[in-house]
Amino acid sequence: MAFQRTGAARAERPEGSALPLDTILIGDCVAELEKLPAGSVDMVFADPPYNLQLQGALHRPDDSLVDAVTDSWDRFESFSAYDAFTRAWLLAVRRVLKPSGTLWVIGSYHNIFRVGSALQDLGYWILNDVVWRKANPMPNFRGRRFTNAHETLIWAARGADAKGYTFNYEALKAGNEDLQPRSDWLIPICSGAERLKGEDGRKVHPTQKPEALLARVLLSATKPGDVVLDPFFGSGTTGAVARRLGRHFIGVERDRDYAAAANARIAAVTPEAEEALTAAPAKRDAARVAFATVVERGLVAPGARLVDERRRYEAVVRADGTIALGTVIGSIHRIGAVAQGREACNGWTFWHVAEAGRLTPIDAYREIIRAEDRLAG
Amino acid sequence: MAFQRTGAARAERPEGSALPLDTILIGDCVAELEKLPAGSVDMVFADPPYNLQLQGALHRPDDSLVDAVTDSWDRFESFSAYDAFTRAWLLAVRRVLKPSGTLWVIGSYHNIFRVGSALQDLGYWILNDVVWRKANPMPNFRGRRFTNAHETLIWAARGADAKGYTFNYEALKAGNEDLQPRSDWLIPICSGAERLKGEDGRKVHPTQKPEALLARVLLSATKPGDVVLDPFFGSGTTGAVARRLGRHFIGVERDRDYAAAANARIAAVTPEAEEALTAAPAKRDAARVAFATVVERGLVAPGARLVDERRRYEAVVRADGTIALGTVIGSIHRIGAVAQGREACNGWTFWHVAEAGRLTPIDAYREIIRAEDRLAG
DNA sequence: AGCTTGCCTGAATCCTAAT
DNA sequence: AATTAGGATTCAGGCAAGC
Repeated sequence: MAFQRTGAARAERPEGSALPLDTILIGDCVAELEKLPAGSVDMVFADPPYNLQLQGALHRPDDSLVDAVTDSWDRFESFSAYDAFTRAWLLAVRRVLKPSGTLWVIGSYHNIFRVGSALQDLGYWILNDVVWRKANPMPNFRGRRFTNAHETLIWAARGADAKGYTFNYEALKAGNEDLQPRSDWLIPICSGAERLKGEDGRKVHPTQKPEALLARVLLSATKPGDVVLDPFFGSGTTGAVARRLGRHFIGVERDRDYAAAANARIAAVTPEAEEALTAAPAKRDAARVAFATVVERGLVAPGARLVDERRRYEAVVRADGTIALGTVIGSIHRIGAVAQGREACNGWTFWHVAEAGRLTPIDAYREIIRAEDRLAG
Repeated sequence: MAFQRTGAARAERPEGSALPLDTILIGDCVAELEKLPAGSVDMVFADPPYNLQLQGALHRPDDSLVDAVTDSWDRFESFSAYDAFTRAWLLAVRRVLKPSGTLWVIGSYHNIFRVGSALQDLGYWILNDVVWRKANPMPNFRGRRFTNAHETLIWAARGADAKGYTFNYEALKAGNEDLQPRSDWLIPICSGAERLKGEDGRKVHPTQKPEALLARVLLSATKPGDVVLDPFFGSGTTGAVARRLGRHFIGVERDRDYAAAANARIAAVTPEAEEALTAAPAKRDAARVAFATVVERGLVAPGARLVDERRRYEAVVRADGTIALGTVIGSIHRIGAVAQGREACNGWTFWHVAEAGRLTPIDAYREIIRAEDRLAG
């Protein structure tokens, strides 16, 4: 068994275990997993290829080229080839999981429906799907779709009858301002100093995941000393976070360059002090409210008249949250600017609803929306 | 064809159409859809049922370690029935969709992975998956999982080569603080006065969707007067919102009680005023203007000098509407690209006329031509 | 030092009418 | 049907350079 070993994590190695703890196994994940003992792993985190099926090149509006994921490991002949690949690794993972073990998989709409169906077919029991909302996603440059601002994780037990899986509910709740942890997580993408760069200054791996995401997963569904297996180890985020949080890891990676980078990265990690291993508080939402939401929720009706404080200008509210000044249509800010012949305008304070002889700034309705949404932050 | 008709929506019924507009068809959706003409519907919104057999499996006493093969085979049978049902309605829907039509489906982790896989298998092309984040979800009482705080929608075109689908990008952006719309939507669940109650005070339908959700869908992906089909009409949220927003609906529902409640609900809806609904003009829909026309009509004279904003490049206007950069001759776009060494360039915004010390983008002259042509009808 | 400005980049299934 | 060419299109954040 070819492997590279990283410095041992702090927690004790289980007595008599045949597991190659805190090690990256070089090779195909199905073949490597078959060498491991059955029922030996507490949790699996898997970030499989997404099968993006990209066609041509994509340019930003400034004509720069988007550095897309075109690596050979992400190319599959067909959906059925991808499905066969998926079933194979899901089966291998299910064998090495303890009866109480759980699986986490991450994916996008390109592959996650295939993965979810396959794991249901194989007898896994879904506990949750979790949405990773990206605070700073790549925009949609052509304006032809919604900005793809999230990825999906599936959390599943080995079977419908699985009992005793780990879920650190109390710690998560305490770390979330005493609110129950929700299935939607707001976390920034991996960038800046956290992003591994080669000597040439280019990213080591095209799809490195943020450590905050793995930390949330491990703190939610494992205990200190648990063994976490990652069959698509890549740049080793799972290993780095596991070591930091006092969990053991086992990685499997086909690419020796990725594995080498991951080993160096993990060796540089300083494990947290024992008492610090509690759930990190959830990041709060920026309380940005769109005027379309105010209309959508019925606080201001389509067709309503908006006026400025001195009633010099009048605009009509439209169903989609734009407003019209004569024939000119745009956002509350843009139309406020147009009305005054200015470059910019804060539409929230400029526009008012006139009712019962009183002017109500639309900003008041924004506050109501914020109150409604506060719990969801 | 058995149906119940609601008061006609405001928009005109297309001439010679065989479609039962603004009507609820009573019956099985596959059978009813097969009676409709192919390629006739602009959008489909589907809220299919979950697999109840699955939930039966959940409650089955199953404490002992069951033979894994038998267990998964049994589960496969129930998934298989759900998959067959899903393929049937997805196929029927695909037939009635226009080539440029799109499908929206909503579901939770119980069924959405099956639906997503099936629609990919049938040739649909996913445009986005969208997360409906619930501002006020049902709490998780036992504290054994994350609070299930979202549902997933899939937005798909009829095929990978489908063109011309409706996406009201400019309006959505203007209604969203001038930021492009994202794939995660925060909307409260349906409750309070909006929730339909029977005479006994109990809710009419167990999974009534909020009107705000449907409004977001219809405003994103349809135009006024479009035909929206809902094969699982239920309490009729799709119809109520379609009527309010000046879209036509066709509903299919097996349960006569649901259909009756939906009809009453829709009849009580007041359509929005026309002016609040008209499609906001998008730049990409504006009439094309040739630069030759600008020269022809004397707005820019042959021989005039064009420069970029920073006056790094200078080109000469020719009588035929081409421009010359040194010895290179071509369109305003081609020459703008050549000047910067880029693949592409929008010549309308890149090139300017310098006069009286001020730079005027030639786009301004295009606007004048458009205004002239509008007056001429 | 501290602030402003500009540049770069991120799992992307990202155009369409006219010829 | 396939090709050509017009011309429309981006947000947050990290970091370096400039002032």
